[in-house]
Amino acid sequence: MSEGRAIPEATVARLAVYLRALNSMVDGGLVTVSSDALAHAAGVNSAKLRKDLSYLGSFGTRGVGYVVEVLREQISTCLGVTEHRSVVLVGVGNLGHALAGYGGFRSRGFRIAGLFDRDAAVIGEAIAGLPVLEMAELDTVVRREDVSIGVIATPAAAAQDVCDRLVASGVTSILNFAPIVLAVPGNVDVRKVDLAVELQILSFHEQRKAAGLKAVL
Amino acid sequence: MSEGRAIPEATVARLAVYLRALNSMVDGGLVTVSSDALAHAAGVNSAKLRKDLSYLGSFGTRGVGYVVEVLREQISTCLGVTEHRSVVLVGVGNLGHALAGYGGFRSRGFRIAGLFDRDAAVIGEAIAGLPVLEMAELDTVVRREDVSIGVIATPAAAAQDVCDRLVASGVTSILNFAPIVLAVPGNVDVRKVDLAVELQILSFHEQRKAAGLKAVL
DNA sequence: GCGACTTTGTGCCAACGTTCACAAGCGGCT
DNA sequence: AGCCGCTTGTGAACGTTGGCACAAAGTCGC
Repeated sequence: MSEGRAIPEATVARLAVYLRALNSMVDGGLVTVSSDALAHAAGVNSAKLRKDLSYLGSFGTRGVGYVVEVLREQISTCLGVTEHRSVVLVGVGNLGHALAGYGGFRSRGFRIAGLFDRDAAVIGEAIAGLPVLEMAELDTVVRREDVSIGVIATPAAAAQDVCDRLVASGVTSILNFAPIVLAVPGNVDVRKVDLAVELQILSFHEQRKAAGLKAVL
Repeated sequence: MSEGRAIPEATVARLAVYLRALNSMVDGGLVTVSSDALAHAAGVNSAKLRKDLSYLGSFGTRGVGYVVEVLREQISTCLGVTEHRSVVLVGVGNLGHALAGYGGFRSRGFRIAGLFDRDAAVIGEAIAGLPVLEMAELDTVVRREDVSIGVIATPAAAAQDVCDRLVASGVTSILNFAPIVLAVPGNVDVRKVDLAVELQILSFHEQRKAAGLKAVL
């Protein structure tokens, strides 16, 4: 039951949510927590939570629950965010600007090692205390700061090119906000966030609700 | 095989991606497309794509493929984005500002019916041509413009309160960017986007890659 | 009109994820 | 010490999702 067991993808996504809840419990001074309480805070079923945690090992005490601090440590280790991990952000338009200023990254284990943009007009400008660098420096920064994660917040047209540069510099994980499907080598992980897609999914459910109303008549 | 068949959640998420690809094909002047080509553009398996489309009906022509325009129309109808759907956005801080200025919403079937914030300092300010309104006007706008979707881009502390107000005004779908789990009635859909969670998932995979390297030694 | 070729639509099965239900284990109370 | 109540950890059933492989159905060339 040690780290040898493979952890399902769905579980990993939830571990991050548990960690968030645990952090606010530490702030609140809570010492122990039951699976039921934590599950409620994370918005999941308690059985699912226990099964998720069981992939990491057995840290709970039957009859009592989990020690918040211990659990937080375990999940942080599993996710690899015990020390700050460095990321680079490419594209400081509307969205990139917001991301650069988002405090949640630092507080949850990430450090922005560099901001980059292609547009000469914004290079040198400081955002949240960080200067925007030109693309030519990307490679240097990635290697010097040992960056493994890149965030793409450019328009769709530039995204694949930026992606290729990131990969060439040694980045092996990419978070993509541009609305296109990126082509990457097999060893590189990509996660995408498409805001319009999220809205369209909600729209679909609205559509269903409306149809359901008619069916009831 | 008509609209009576229930469409899996996973399929709905991909339909939005197909729609995006189809839109750029229309722009490119493409008339027909095979499942293989569209699947490639959307980054999925062609069998999966065909199965997804089969939930909507049989619009393809064997030996030829799909008529781009027809398919686009069908998916749009299914997702309920044939006409522009109205949304309200609450919270015009860093992220809300970026979202308000994001052109992808309008181009993919959404119209921002109103921007709202609690902070008196930003009320009245115009963002992307829209004025920021005070929270007291939320209810009026939602009802007048028949808004069914709300976007929450406030800090975590304010999110639940904003959510309650949205629900009270009649919003039945919420896209939540605040890092907390929202409590809502059963008839309300919530989708959450947590940027730090996305990074933590990538971090986990980086962790695994690093561990894998050691194991190879 | 007919045959060869192409591509769709789908039945089937394997893999994955979720939920239930309960035995095992621990703390506290008497 | 022994019992009781509480909570974990997990085996087993169930539902969902993914992917192969192939029959059905159409086009194109002759």
